[in-house]
Amino acid sequence: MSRKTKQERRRELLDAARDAFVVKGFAAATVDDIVANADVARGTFYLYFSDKRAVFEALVDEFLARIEACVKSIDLSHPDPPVVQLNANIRRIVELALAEPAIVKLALHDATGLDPELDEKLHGFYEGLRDLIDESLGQGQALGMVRAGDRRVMVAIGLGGLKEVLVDAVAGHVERDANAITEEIMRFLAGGLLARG
Amino acid sequence: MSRKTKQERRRELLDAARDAFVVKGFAAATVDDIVANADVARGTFYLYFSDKRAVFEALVDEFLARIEACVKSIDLSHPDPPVVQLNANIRRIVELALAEPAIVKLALHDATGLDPELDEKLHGFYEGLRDLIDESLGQGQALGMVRAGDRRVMVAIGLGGLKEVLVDAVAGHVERDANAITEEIMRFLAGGLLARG
Amino acid sequence: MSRKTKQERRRELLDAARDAFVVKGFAAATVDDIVANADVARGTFYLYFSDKRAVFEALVDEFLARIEACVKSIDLSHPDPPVVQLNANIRRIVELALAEPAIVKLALHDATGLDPELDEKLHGFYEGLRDLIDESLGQGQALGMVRAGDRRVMVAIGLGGLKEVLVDAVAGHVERDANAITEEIMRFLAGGLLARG
Amino acid sequence: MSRKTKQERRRELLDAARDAFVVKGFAAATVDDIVANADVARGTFYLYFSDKRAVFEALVDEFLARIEACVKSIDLSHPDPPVVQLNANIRRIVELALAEPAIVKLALHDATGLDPELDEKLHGFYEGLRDLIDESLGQGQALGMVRAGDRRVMVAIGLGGLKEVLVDAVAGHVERDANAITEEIMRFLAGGLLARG
DNA sequence: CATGAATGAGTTTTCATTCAT
DNA sequence: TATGAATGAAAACTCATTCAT
Repeated sequence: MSRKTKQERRRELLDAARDAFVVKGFAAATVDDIVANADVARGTFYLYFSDKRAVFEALVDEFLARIEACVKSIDLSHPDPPVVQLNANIRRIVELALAEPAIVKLALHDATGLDPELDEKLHGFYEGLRDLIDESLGQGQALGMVRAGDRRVMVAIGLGGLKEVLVDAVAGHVERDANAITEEIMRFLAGGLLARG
Repeated sequence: MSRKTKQERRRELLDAARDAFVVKGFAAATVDDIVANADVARGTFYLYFSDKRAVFEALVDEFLARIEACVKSIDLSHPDPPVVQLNANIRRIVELALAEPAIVKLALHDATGLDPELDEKLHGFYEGLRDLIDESLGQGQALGMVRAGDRRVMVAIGLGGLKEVLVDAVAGHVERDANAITEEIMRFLAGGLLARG
Repeated sequence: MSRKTKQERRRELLDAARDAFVVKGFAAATVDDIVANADVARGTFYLYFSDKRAVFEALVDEFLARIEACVKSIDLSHPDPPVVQLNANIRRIVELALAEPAIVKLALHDATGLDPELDEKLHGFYEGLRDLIDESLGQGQALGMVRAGDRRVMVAIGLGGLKEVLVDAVAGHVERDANAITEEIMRFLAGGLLARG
Repeated sequence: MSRKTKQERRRELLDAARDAFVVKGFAAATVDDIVANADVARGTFYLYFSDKRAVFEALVDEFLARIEACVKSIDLSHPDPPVVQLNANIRRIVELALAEPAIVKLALHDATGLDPELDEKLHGFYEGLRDLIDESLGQGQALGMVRAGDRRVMVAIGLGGLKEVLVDAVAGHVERDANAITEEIMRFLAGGLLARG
């Protein structure tokens, strides 16, 4: 029977760490929790990660990469109209969140105030996301597809709204159907909450 | 020179704790940091709070109470029309957030996953807020003032958007003018992001 | 309404301390427990006793004095025969123990290993008691009233037996009638446990 | 050179704790004292015992088990007559006590009032012992080998006397020869202290 | 005399990390 | 590679004692 490869062990440890962090949060989860989940000895952990922060960072990196993969720049020369492309972006993010609930809780909730380096990383990610959306909104405004307004505030509301919906969906506070959620988000973006007078 | 009253001392410790938490985050801040900020001995802390969690909880309690005080139920028999009342609610919250940037960061950002009891408290607070807004939306829908849609999702987007704007405002990512922010939020609620086709 | 005298306050503190020590033992009882029992402020305690050890010492002193008062040297010229005098000594001790159960637990059980000074005191008391009994036994042996044997062992057995009976009586493990207990002790001293062959 | 086994390390810590307790008493001895005696790091202690109370309890458990092993029920069908069997029981206990002076001091002297659980354990042990002796005395009375009397008091005196002799022997107050001590105890049981009139 | 807030030394306890096997 | 016993720095927490009022 063949030994596990390095990659498999690393994967197991990542998953074990993810579970531990989701249950107890980064600060309260111990390396002991992680190795217990992974069913390996304490020392083994340090063969794969330099320290506790490193696993967390690896997990966040992984998640950010997967989110980034969901977001495709709106391309005006694309056969689909921009609204459809936006819709597809949002649906991919919602689907990812519903498929990996643990990691949503982790990266969107728990990841701040741990240590400066990590905060930096998450902050950078959000900043990148904000810039991306900001830019798109600017493009949209130029084309008359997005209404006028303070774009940073518009971005914040949009991003915050999306985050909250995902967290709530994962927590079961709102329904867990990707299409329905995406639809509702689109309606919000298209028309706000209030009825047209 | 008169000794400080218990209330004053408690206030000092609360402020000292808030500063420590803001600088280092809840997990990394130590009771030592707090008492150093407050310029009292280690033991003094424990005369006022049972442990680190307790001060944090007190800070969050205080803040949540102040937010609650900002929100007044929409009253249809009020001389001001509902939209104006909504606007006033939002402005009060935005003003509070801008006045207490440190606590916003703490309560809206750091406060999850620390310990079950605190999570419960925050959860209860948000649940209450969600119910209140949900109900108001229902009323609005019945009166034709709010468009149709899945109210839980609508609430989540609205609440999340608001939270993010506040945190971003506090962090300096968006402009820090209460009126401007309120206006922008109202525009989002009234018409979403996209231009009318 | 007249203030309490120093003596009254001191008495209250002694009683409060006795209760605290009986409930929690010397080490676990805090000065807080004592002043709470006495219903005075923390600082007041130190107006009457130099420290925690001092109250305990005062309590033990008091108790030892009362025990010593129970024990009267056997006097051959006394109208009562020696056995009757012994009986009276024992009954007085048993009565004291039943009247002051708390203090039995304290001085006979809890008082060792606290600090060298206290150990010294108790040790000295026991040594004195042992010497007293040893001497009496020697006298008795010389007069043919006490059988031959290693007096130190005889003393130890007698003293240990008495202590245990008192502790058990106080704890309710044996009956709590002073006369019956005294009788039974006398029978033990007079004839051991085994029936005459 | 091979690492120590868990059992060896545990043994070292038990011995180190015993020494610390004997020197300073349970209350005054610190975990630091224990690990210093054992020459291990502070944390190591907690790999083997949950806290100071736990080591003490383990020490007491061990000793109680060994005492229990000394006591064999009197068997009337045994070739040795009951008195000889009793004598053997007592000698075994005395020998154990002389062999383990440190633990005698701990278990018979220091062990009460530390914490409820331990008190319970000791209480249970003594209760068991008391019941055993009580029963044997009852048997003896039925057979006319033990004189009449309140058995609970008889047990208390006998047990207390034995305890005190052991503690005194260990402390050097009485001679330390197992046979001589056993003899003297037997004489006490057989005939009390007073000479036959 | 009495108060009780404040002190800070002394302990306990945890846990990330190392390293001999 | 893997193990898990050992480490010890870092925190948390307690409580006898002091002292300004």
